[in-house]
Amino acid sequence: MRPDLDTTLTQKNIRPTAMRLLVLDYLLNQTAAVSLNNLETYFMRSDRITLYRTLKTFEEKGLVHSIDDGSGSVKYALCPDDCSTEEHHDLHVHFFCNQCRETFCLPKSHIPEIALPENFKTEEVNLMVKGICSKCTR
Amino acid sequence: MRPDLDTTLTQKNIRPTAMRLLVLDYLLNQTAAVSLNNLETYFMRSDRITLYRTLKTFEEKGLVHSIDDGSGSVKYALCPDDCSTEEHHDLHVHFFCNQCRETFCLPKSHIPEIALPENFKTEEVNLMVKGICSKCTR
DNA sequence: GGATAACCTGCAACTGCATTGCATATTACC
DNA sequence: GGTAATATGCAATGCAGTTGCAGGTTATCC
Repeated sequence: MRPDLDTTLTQKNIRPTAMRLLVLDYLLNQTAAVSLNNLETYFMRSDRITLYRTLKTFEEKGLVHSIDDGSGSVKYALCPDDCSTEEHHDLHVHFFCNQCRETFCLPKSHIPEIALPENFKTEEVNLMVKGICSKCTR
Repeated sequence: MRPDLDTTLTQKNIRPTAMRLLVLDYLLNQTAAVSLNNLETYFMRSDRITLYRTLKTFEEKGLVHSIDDGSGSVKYALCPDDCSTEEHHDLHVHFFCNQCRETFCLPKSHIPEIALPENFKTEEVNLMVKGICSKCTR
């Protein structure tokens, strides 16, 4: 069904410790991006700092990317497979639901060129759409 | 040259106190969006909290809008004239320079429709472009 | 023009999230 | 199995944003 967790980590040069496997498993089961607080709530028996560093490690190694959705806490979501360590300028769109306050990575919809003033160079584009998600619409 | 500061404030239902006139004057002279820290540094003799509340008041009354550029501190910039109190969903693009770490409001370039999954409703769109600004390019 | 009410300012203190130092435990490797 | 590298957990800190309250200032009404 899902790729071997252990392999997923080692392929990204991340030591597959118990904690990390648990976190990865959790991430794989989420439809929305998760915050440190989400993790903390879920893994009550574990330490906040460890979870924090786990996410940081995952991010460094290109397994997850961080999303600043303006909610005050950074969210993390698994990267698509083509994400490398060096480059993961997220060109995909993120959606923040104003009601349930969850954040979703939207399937890569191409962001068109933005017309910039003279001599401005684009390195990265973050597109954050806010509104009501499908769950909350009903 | 520039519209009367006093009038600008009263038109927005903001009491023109000395502090607010100073802050407004400062804002009018900026090309980049300003953070609370910027203000604090500039108005050394004044209180951080008052500056904070001045910005908040300006924002509430629709004189400035806040920009979360991902730098960790919120920036503020004067709204275009057509900004009303109730609605200022900034549909214009913001640019963050990765070098000088300044944030600019870009002239209203139209953001195209974003294709959302079924039953997702857009209420607001934030487009943050990051790169190198014209000053830093040279 | 003076009294009162509304509002603004400044100090102190608090919150929440992110982050770092250090000692201990765990894992990888020879 | 022993040693070095890495991960974990606890404590503590930093920083931006925020709130309560007392005192000062401004507007308003008579």
